[in-house]
Amino acid sequence: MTDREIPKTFDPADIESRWYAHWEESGAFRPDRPDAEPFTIVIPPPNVTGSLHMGHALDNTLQDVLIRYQRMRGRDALWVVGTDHAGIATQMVVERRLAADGVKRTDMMRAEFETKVWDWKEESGGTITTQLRRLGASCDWSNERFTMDDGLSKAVRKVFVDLYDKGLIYRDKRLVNWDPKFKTAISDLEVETREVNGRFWHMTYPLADGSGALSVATTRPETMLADMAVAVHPDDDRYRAMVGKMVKLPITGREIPIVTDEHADPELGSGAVKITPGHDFNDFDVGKRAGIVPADMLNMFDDEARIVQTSDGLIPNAYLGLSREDARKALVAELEETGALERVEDRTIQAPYGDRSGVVIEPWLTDQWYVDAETLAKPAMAAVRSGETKFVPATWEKTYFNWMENIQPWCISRQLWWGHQIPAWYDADGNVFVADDAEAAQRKAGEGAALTRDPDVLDTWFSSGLWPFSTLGWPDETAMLEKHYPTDVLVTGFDIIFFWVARMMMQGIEFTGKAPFHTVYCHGLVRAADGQKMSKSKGNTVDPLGIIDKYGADALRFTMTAMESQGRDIKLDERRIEGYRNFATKLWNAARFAQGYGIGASQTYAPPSATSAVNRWIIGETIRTAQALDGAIAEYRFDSFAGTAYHFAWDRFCDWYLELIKPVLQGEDEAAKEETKAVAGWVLDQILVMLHPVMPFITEELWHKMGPRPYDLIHAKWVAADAHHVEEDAAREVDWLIDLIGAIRSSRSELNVPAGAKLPLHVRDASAETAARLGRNTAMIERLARAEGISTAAAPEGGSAQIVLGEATYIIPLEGVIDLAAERARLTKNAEAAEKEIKSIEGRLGNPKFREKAKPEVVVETEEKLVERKAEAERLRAALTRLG
RNA sequence: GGGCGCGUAGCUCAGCGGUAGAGCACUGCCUUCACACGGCAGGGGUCCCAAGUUCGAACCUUGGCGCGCCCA
Repeated sequence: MTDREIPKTFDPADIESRWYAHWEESGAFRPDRPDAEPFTIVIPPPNVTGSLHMGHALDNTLQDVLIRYQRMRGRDALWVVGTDHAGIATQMVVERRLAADGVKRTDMMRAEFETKVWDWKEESGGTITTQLRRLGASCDWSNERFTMDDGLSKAVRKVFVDLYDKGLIYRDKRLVNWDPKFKTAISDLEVETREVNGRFWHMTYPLADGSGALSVATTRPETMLADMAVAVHPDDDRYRAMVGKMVKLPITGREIPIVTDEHADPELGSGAVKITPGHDFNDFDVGKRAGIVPADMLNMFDDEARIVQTSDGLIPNAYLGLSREDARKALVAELEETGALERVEDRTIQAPYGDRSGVVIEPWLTDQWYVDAETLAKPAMAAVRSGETKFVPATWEKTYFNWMENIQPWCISRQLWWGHQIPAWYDADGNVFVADDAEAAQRKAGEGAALTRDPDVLDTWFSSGLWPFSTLGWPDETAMLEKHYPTDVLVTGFDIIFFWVARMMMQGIEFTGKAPFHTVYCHGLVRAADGQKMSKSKGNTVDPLGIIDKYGADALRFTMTAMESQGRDIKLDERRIEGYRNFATKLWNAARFAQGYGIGASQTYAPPSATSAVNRWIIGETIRTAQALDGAIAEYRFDSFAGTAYHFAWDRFCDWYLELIKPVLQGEDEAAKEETKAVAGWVLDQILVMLHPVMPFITEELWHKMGPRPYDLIHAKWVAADAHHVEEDAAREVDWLIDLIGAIRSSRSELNVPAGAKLPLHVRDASAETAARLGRNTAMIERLARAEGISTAAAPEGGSAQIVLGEATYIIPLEGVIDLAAERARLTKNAEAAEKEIKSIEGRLGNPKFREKAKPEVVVETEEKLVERKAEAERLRAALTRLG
């Protein structure tokens, strides 16, 4: 076997590894095109701890389709790639590894721990980037970035310092979402609210002056240890006399005021509500309205949510050190004993959980760094309103606006060791100096001031929000930045519009003056075949690498592309992947067939000249297909892109064109043969080009198998969609040919004519044009319709199958073989179908309002259709009469 | 409670004003010289329900019913 001969079986694994290595080594992903128009995508950076899952497979396939398409169209296509340092996730992974050796993070110095993380990153941080290569992603690996590398860290420091100087970053004492497992603050977005079965405890709070008592209810009784007030609604008459009096809390004996506040819901419980400003977001606001400043708010938890003494020292020692759960038990028991517990009811409650830790989040009063998101959100919203950035599908704009309009200050400090340490230093008096580095901070603080750096790090999303420009070199004014920013499209899941897209918009506009991309394409989630969300805990995840091993990366990519219909979730059924693997095999075999007849690499970019209808038709179909593909990409209709290419390659090219040219290839007419081989070679090349963005491996392999090439397919020119080559007369002739063959095949099949039987074909009432067409296409009709001789002479007497098509009737004598009843039934069925339609069309045309108001061309079309259908019905009835 | 979205063939989904399509599954025939991971032919749908707009509605409007997601 020569090295160009296509093997009988298609083995994706061999091809994939070979071509990916070749592309990467030859720099094919980033050809030097200094003068070309840029096309730029930044990858949503996967977590450095991660491994490839189906969501990545979808997201990156779509990006690669766009990048490869634009690269073939001659653009200077750049796909910026890299990973995200994933603060909490990475710290967890490394801590777990250390724990296996019996070492705790807190046993070592911070710098030492950071070294361990970097070591881990060197060792296993590349997992996902290796896996992206297996998918075929044509990223620019030569410029691979990491959110913690020097350049990106520099960008982070600059952004922090600048925002601080502009007053858009500030330090504040307020309640945060505290994760007691990881012992860090987290942002609102990292909290998920879950419905859980809880309880509602009703307790009696006596008045301090002994004049009575009131009842309060709570889902978290243990927080009464830090209660600072009881609130009632200002309009609630029941409590009017009590407002301003003091309550003496059970257990602590703390005396707290009864205040009025709109927050108290008269309908809920007794209408009186306990206020714990240090441990509840609503109560924090009520407390502030009641005049309690945050610094005075009582705190009863340590960083692990264990009970600590409040500043007034009133919590009994027995409670100190207890967990939230144990404290609740002990407290409820004590209340019950003293008779202060009235009743307990079951209730579904909404409880906050950390999305990574899975533990209940504690609202906790701490000093943290905040971004003034409200200010940054304004231009970010304006950019979408003005159309500078548009969402596809557009419906996500509503989600974006909805969130942006109600945006809260963004807590960006995290009590972790892994991440960008906040560039802020404090002097002995607690004054803060924000600067790019220690020296600059010292200059600000003045000589001699003893400075300590803030130990906290920044939220990972703070640095990934800079990704579209920090990866291109910002804050330096690099050529890359100049040419490739703003980027073109961001392709991502709708689930991180808030986390990431919104933040890139805010930071991008603030620091570059321009929105980071003109289009945000949001896709859905990849779900299991039954529609369930894939999750490790359910055990229903599908590993993309396993799929690639089994069916090939091209099949997986094709599936992802074909199923992506603008944001709808994808229910992934493995049979679908199998189907597209079959498509790859089909393409492989079509190329083998072509090669077997001496069809090879096309010599021209433009379509070869052609005289036969079939050749001119397939050229036109190719152009039409390319136009449809261009349209699909322009509208981000990935499903339509894949479907169009699939149907062209399989239905048009394999099932019709290759079958129609077999008689020519096997025939004697050398000129016709040469023309056909040239056209077939050209069309096959265009198919490889058109499929390359979706199926890069098999197409590149076949591209080279078909003959010597001046360049790899990855750099081939996209099909020139020049409408000049679409020839209507050839299209009409071949459409007629296909209809005729189809009609003959149908009747043969319905009449149970043995598949192999070759039967003569008689034609009556043929027009001159039909006769000419029959003459030109005899060999094809004979082969594909299993005919033997086509004659305009009258058919012999006796039973026959009759096919009505256009003005002519085609007769296949089946004397002695035909089942007359079956043929009568067939013709009757067809006649009735036509008559039913005639009736419906006549109904419409008979309505004067239709003629009056419908578009004229619709009326004309309808009239033409009526004429056709009537003629068809007449001929079918005539055929029935002849049958007797 | 606020917002978004979805109900079309057995399954998964396109279509979103001119009278219903695809893939898979299903049925029959074919070991036809590229391919059985194939070829040919075929069956299958009150387009969730109701009312309205329109010459005409799966498509637009309103209201139901069912399901999902996001934010409180």
